[in-house]
Amino acid sequence: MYVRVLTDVVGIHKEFTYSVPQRWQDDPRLRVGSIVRVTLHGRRVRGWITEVSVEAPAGVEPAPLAKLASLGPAPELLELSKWAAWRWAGHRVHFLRTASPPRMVDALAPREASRLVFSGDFADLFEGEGRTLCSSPSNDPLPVAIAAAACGQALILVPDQLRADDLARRLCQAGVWAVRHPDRWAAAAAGATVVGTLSAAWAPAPELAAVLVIDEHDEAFRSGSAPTWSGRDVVCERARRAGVPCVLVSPSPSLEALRAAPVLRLTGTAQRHGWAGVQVVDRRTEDATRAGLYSSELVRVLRSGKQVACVLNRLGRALLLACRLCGELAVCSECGAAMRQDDAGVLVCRTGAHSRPVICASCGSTAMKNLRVGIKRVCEELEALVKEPVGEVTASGYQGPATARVVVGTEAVLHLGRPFDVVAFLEFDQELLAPRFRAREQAMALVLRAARVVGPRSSGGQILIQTRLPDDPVIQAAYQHDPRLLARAERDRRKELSFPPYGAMAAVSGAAGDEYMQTLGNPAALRIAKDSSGVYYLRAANYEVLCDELERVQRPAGRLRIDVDPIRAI
DNA sequence: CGGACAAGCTGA
DNA sequence: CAGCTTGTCCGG
Repeated sequence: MYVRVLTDVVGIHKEFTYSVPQRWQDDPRLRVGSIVRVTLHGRRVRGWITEVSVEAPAGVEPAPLAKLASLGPAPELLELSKWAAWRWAGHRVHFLRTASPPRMVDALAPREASRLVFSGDFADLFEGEGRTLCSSPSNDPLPVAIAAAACGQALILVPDQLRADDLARRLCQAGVWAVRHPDRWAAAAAGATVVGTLSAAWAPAPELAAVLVIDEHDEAFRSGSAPTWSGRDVVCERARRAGVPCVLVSPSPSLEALRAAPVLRLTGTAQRHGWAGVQVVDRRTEDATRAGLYSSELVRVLRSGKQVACVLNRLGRALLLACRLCGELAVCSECGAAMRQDDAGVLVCRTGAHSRPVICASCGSTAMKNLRVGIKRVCEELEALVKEPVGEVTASGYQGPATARVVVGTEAVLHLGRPFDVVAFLEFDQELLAPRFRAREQAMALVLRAARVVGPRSSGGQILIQTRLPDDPVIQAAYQHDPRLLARAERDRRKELSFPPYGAMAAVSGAAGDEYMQTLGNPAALRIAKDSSGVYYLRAANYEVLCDELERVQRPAGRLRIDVDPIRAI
């Protein structure tokens, strides 16, 4: 007997035929998806069986399988990996690794009965193809997760490990046979409900009955390294193929989610209830301009005795300039990105494409001041203001007393895992003006994280946002607790510019990028642009067109990164 | 991807 | 021309 094997070697797309030694011919692990070890070119490599009982190839006798190692991803996941390889222009091996158990699995785990008593809450979400639920920031995902598990085997994705552990534990307490992915692979393969982060999109689920993504807007669902797949998009496709409902939940659903399914909203009261109080400080006012980073509202909060986290993101090295007279930010009139002064003294926008002399667009003044201040200095200044030690969070970690009442840092302060009463964004405009088409969505995600950290307004949760752009849709949506304000503005802009989800985009970079683009040529269906750092941006009407074009091109040797639906795009 | 082998470069 | 580097090919 012979089997076809895909080797776990990036760069080999070909499958090979191996013979099955007599002792494994009746082994229950001998099936499509199982993990084997084979000899290839004199070395032992891992691989997946893609086909069993195939004909012997003409001529040479194939080598025998070296080992029948473990159960592996089911045939439908092998198929899904082919789709994902097309969709994110990567090798299917990357996906099959994620779909494989972390340790060898000889047999399925024993079944456990569900003791769930289901009250029926949220059952309507899981009708038909599912719904997109617009929730609120500190909404408990448990009731929706229970509704998912009431359908049968559910696949539940959450953005981080902590919440996955917590949700899995509470589902078990509610009587659901729920397991964390990937540590309980064999239980998932036996039909248990799965809770996990993005990699759980590839968990085994032979009896899949419902798919649920909590906080679907979160960037944690995107893989950082190429292929830059999205766990949310993978489970959406998986649900579609399996014909089961897919429910996406978020306090501020992405445009992708709003398009994916009919939208259901909590009642106005229930939705607003989960939000923190949002206070907007307009830094263009004369008072705030003089006070700089420390408006009187901020100082009041700092001295109130509450636990305060101050967020000061300095994205990249770009400076932010404001008019000395009226406080208006130097913003590019062409692309809306922040501008800085170049060596010649001219204002240049962050994309590098546009420039203008140093003149305030609002009052005509030629005096600008630099708004960039380092975290270290802010920490010292805050200590002077509150007259007590202030904790400092940077990429290198936490410094200062562990119990410091006031903490300052980059957005990492929102991941400390410690509660605060107030989150203050000292300088929110850098988020809004980042030269990326998803800047607003990312800024909103920060506000939502802050809202989770401080909890609902009813229990004292408060967010303070210092900005020179108080009318921005992100600020307005947060202030009014109405994500539709942001969605509407973004939808119009993205439609107009054919940005995702109203178009498809990919970024090509790396040393071999030029060669790749030469092979790709200039097809009519693609719009191609190159930015100042040499990254190519390809755009098409949809992913069918874009990914078909990318699939057509043979990858050249050398370093090449293809980022489909890039987050850091212009 | 990574080993094998071939072709190209350098120095005595 | 040995000894080493760099490039190309191909895998059962």
